[in-house]
Amino acid sequence: MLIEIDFNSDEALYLQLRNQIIMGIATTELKEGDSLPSVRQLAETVGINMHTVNKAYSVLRQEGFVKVDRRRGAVIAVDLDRIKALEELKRDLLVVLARSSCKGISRQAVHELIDELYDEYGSMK
Amino acid sequence: MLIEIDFNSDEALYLQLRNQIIMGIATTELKEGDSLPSVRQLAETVGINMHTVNKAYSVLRQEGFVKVDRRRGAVIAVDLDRIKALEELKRDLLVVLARSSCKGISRQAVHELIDELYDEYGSMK
DNA sequence: ACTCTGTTATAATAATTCTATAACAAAAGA
DNA sequence: TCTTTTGTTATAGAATTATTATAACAGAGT
Repeated sequence: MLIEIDFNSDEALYLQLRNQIIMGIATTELKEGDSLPSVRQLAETVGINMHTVNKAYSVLRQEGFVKVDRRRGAVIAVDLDRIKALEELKRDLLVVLARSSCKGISRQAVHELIDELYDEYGSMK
Repeated sequence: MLIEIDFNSDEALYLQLRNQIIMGIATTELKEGDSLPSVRQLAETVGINMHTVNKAYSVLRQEGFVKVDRRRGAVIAVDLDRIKALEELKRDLLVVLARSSCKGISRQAVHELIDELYDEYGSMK
């Protein structure tokens, strides 16, 4: 899987890594059981420090997207805690919806945009 | 408007302020033309530094939620740049949807949750 | 005159982020 | 067995950001 870092972004490097890997899982480019590159290897290919990659992997483990095995490295293993996931989704959505509401974007427009995104990333279930 | 700060949160203080004020606008608790407390006053009531409040107000101005008048302070004045708002909404939603998708939350469940949120915050247009 | 407003400047502290080296034990492969 | 690779941990430093602390200024209101 291709991972690219934007060094001009205001988003932390380890969060860029995390989000791209989550996108990979969502689009099924990364599947259950797939191994991610080792921390040193990925660090070298994207040109950052090993510990930054390690932090991204640690966050992904903490959030239930991968399990880290000493021999196989970071392996995609999504923990389906529906309740926790729904709570987080609710928190995130509330902020996003409030912002768009202020900007005059209707409820219907949000629904349509969501369908557009699902269609654009057709592999996203 | 009541503003509360969670000092144990991992969210920056000025972002907590910003989000709560945006929520206030979205729920029409804050209306176009309303004045926010002065930076010093709000800083004192919530127990943080003046500059932290000032930063929140600056961000809100930059994002087009308030205009800052030397005499009246920060005044609610939402800039309705639909294109910019839609772009931002799309960026934010993509990350949120990818995460929920990984967790097995269906497209339909997202739609339903959005309607729930709109109903729960009935004053959110 | 006095007070309050946002704004600016400067400084110090704290927390976070990222990098740099180094070492360790466990596992894999030759 | 030897070597390599794995994640992990420790430690340290640099860079950036967040927060606080004082202070001062000009403009506006009373």
